[in-house]
Amino acid sequence: MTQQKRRKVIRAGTTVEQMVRAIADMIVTGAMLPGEKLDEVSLAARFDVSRTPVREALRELGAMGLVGREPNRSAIVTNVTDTQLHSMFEAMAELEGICARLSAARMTVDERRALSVEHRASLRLVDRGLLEHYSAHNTEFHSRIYRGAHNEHLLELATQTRARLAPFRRAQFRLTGRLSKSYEEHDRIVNAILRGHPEEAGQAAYDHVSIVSDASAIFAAPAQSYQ
Amino acid sequence: MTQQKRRKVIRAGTTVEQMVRAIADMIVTGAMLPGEKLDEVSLAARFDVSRTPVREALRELGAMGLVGREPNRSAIVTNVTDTQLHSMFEAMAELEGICARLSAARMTVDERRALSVEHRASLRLVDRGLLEHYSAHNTEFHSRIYRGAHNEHLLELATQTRARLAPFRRAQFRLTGRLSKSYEEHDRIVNAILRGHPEEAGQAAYDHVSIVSDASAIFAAPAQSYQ
DNA sequence: ACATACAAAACTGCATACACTTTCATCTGT
DNA sequence: ACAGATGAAAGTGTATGCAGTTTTGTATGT
Repeated sequence: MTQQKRRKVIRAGTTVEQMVRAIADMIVTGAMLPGEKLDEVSLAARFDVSRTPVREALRELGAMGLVGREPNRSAIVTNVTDTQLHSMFEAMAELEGICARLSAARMTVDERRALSVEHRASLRLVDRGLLEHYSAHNTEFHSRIYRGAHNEHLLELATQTRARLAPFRRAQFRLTGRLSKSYEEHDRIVNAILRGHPEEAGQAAYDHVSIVSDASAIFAAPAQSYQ
Repeated sequence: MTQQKRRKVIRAGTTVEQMVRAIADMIVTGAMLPGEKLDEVSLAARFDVSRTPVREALRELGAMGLVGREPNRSAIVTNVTDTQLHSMFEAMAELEGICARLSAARMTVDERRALSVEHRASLRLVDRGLLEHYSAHNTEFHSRIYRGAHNEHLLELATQTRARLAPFRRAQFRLTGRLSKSYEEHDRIVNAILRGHPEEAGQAAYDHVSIVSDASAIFAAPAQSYQ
């Protein structure tokens, strides 16, 4: 009977959708760490719903690869092996390369301008060493390139892969000088795109991700909170 | 009370997992066509389970992109627009290209031999015009190349994209001469891989898929059974 | 002190029940 | 006959309860 009044509290999309976003966010932003348990009753309590929608959300997160599930055990924030991490970074590099290449060939004038503006604006963040802000810019920068490829499916694959890598490159910008190096690499990509040089853009983007891969590998936290 | 005896009938993995496989199979093999409804109660009856696991299965299939879902309506076998179809084929071509390139560089001796053997065996299927058998061979052939890249994540992306395209290229081999053309294209890919020429293998695989894309576009069935 | 056995607690998997939404057929007035 | 109203039927969304499994803490023997 009080069954129907609770939800208002959370709402915006559907209940499950909301939870998926919320949980995915916790994982991607590092509020939950790889290996951490996601038990249904706690989550149900946390979001003030029953276990049914929680289970559906977990299943979806499982399909997205953000959480691991096996029968009769709690879902767990995905914790990947070194090999898997490496393969994801390699795939990411390839995907970024493709998107940048296609972006160089296909971006509209407006898209190019927006990319360029955003990129140049980020220089101030680098100079002032604003890690958090630069990180936000960085996400948007890469998204622009995925979208610029004008290919829905590639956008989906790139976004998905990026989300799955997020937990493992959290600290990348803390490496000394990584911020300004990142800016220089972006610069190379942007220039190639603006000049309409697909191959060069693709190569620059590929290299950029490969470097991030190396930078992140150091931080790839060994599995933790197993219990 | 009879609650616990039913499942035995279906079992093998978990109930939901089984259903996901079964439904995905129906979609991929064309037993269910794009646009067709998947209503929860019928599926529940069909698999002799309650709606709860059915809903979880549908949620997972939704995340996989095989079915579309929106609030308060039945799930529907995904039916994509021409633009989306095109973007998926383009992405597929890029992915195949990457996998073939990496395969040329990384396949073990055994993998190369197996690929070569399988490929040559398929010539007989072509000569005899065995569409169904060649189709099965074709799937295996491409899987070998995905696996040969020695990159788990790329394997996953390629497999996933391939599954989502499956409903739309059902009839590809019925085009006159497509069977032997396919064989020739495979031949080019295999030769490049065996000789260890990454760029050539990548290009050959890319071209192969692009051609399939053209061949399939003709058959991309306009949405049907909307009710 | 340590390993093993076992029982209670905690949790997952699924079925069922009910509220809410959409759909569809029938009725009504024109 | 036809457009709009209306209510039953069908279907989705979520809460709850029970069965079965895993985990955990404790007691027991070595």
